[in-house]
Amino acid sequence: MAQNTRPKPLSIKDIARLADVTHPTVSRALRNSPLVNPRTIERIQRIARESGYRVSAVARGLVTQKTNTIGVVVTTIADPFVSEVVSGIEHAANDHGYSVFLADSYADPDREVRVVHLFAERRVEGIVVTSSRVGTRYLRILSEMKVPIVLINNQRRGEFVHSVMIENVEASRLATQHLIGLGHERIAYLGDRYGYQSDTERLGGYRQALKQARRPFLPELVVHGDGKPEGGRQAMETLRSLPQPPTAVFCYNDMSALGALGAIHQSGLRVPEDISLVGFDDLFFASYTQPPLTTVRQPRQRMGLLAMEILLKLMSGQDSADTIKVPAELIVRESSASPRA
Amino acid sequence: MAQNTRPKPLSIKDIARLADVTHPTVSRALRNSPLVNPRTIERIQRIARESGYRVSAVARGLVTQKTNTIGVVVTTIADPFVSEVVSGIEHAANDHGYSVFLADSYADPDREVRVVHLFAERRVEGIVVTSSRVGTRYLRILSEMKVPIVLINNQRRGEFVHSVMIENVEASRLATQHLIGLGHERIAYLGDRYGYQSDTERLGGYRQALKQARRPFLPELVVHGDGKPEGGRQAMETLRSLPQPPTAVFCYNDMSALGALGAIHQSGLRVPEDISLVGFDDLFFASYTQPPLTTVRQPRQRMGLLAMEILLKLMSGQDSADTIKVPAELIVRESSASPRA
DNA sequence: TTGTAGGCGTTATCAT
DNA sequence: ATGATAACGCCTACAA
Repeated sequence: MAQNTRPKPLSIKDIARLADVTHPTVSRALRNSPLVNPRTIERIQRIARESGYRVSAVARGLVTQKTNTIGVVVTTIADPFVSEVVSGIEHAANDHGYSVFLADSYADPDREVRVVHLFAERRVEGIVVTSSRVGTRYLRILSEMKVPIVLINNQRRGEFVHSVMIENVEASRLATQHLIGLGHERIAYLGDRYGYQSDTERLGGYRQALKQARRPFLPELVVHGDGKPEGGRQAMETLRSLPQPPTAVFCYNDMSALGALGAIHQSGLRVPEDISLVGFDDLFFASYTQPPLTTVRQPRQRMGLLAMEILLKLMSGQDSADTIKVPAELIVRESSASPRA
Repeated sequence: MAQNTRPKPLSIKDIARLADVTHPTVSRALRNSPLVNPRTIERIQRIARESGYRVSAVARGLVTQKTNTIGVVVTTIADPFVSEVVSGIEHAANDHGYSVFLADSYADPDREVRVVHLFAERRVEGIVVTSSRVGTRYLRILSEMKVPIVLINNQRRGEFVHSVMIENVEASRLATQHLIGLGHERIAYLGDRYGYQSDTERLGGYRQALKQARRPFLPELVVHGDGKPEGGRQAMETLRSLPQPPTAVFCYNDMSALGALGAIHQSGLRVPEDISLVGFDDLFFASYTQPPLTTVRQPRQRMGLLAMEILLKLMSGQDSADTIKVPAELIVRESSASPRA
């Protein structure tokens, strides 16, 4: 209980006293203003350095009306997909002199809105939101705050102007066509149950591929996980218990596929001999599953970087493309093969 | 190039004008001061709400000398271990009204120091650093900034006062004893090559276990990965090519184990029949590998939370325990078994 | 080349 | 219960 009240940090006035000048001179010297005598600059900077002085970004932010900060809202940072996107954002932000505030929304719309408001109070100059779950009812609220917002893989299409999205429909059509091309007749879709836009779109691509191949769409072959391994495992068991189980499963994401893979192994079947499996995301473990997972690659770091680039444009007052759709790439590994005759 | 200069946010003075009071009254009303008339409070708050007013946390921070922010420095957020620790920190921070700045150090000591300095400029009230690589040469620099710092799994023991660490030695002794108990004679240690303290300690626990069991320590059975799957894969191949390969491998972390597992499968061998494998961390995929991975669990979210709790104490001026050592738990799954006779 | 004065948006300390 | 005034630490005219 020592209650050591921390000493106040030094201010430019303190440095001014030490250097026997006035504080505006210090302010200028520290920013290498050409207005001030080079020798004075050097002296002041030395004194500042030796005394451990650090400008107060908060005071500077108040007067310049520029905080050089952005806010990043994620469902949860403890998700490999999310954390890589954030990594891309963070990198780009830092390269441009921005610090990033991070906050989890836990996929709770109320919490998401609260966080965005909090960021507004902190006077962030821009906000990136991944997997936004904010519906139309908040449209007004978000629009009244004048901070540019870029969404990554947002839930509803066209709700906000600026976003970075993966080409879900095209990618899952490709993935499904891959399975059809291998000769599969009964292809399941193991989706997500939380009503994300990306799930809807991936299901859409799956259905398009079936339709183009003149295959029937069988509702019983669509099941729902939770986007995580456990949900994938359970959903896979549901599929396995069907009177006529599928010979191939296209999963909403790699996390689900991981769980599905576990369920398949547990039931004594083999991939791809007994059942083919395709994921989505190409997370780091995809090439290390047994067998290595065929999946759709999303350039996660790049998506974060693109979001940041849009944000930088918007923050500088420029307009920017409404929506960037990032192409995805099918990575064929060993979890998909022709069904046994 | 629309250059829409964003309008300045409303200030309490604007609200004061709208409410026909002075700005201190607005300030008080918005914080529900008992000093101001309840009807006035309600009126002012309504006006503020309807006009979309948000307090400026930066102005408030300047006058109160309290920013309610902390800084978190990580090697890279794009690492499942790190991101879960950060998740724990973020959660605890938010529960206590703190916003968190996030920055990557990319395991670069210079960058780490720069980031810490930047955080100091932003007047964060505390800092958490994971896997700090800052050596003694920065001790002075870091000590001269008066911000409390808590390290998680820091590189060098005893360098800083406050830290949260996993019981590396005890845990890896346990893991190695597990393998010895299963009857393995040739047990390898697949470590990390970057000289982290935790690697040294885990190697130490491994050696202790061998010694206690009166087994020889064989230097050729110690190899080094990079803490990631690819490095684990390569290191495993080295082990496989030994004249007398090991029958069991204890890995520095699960990421390395994942790569090692891939290498084993690739060479046509089986786990655990031909070779036992034990990891460290218990990352989310550990129970979904084939076979499920025996590993040492680190309570990552909890470690982040503990770090935050120490930090909160320090920030409130209290003293706190120097170092918290968190016990780890051996999770026995199916990747470890007795060697074949 | 440097100093003086004012203001950024709050909160805090006085008065009234 | 409210208003007037100062202060937080910095930047930016403007003056010298």
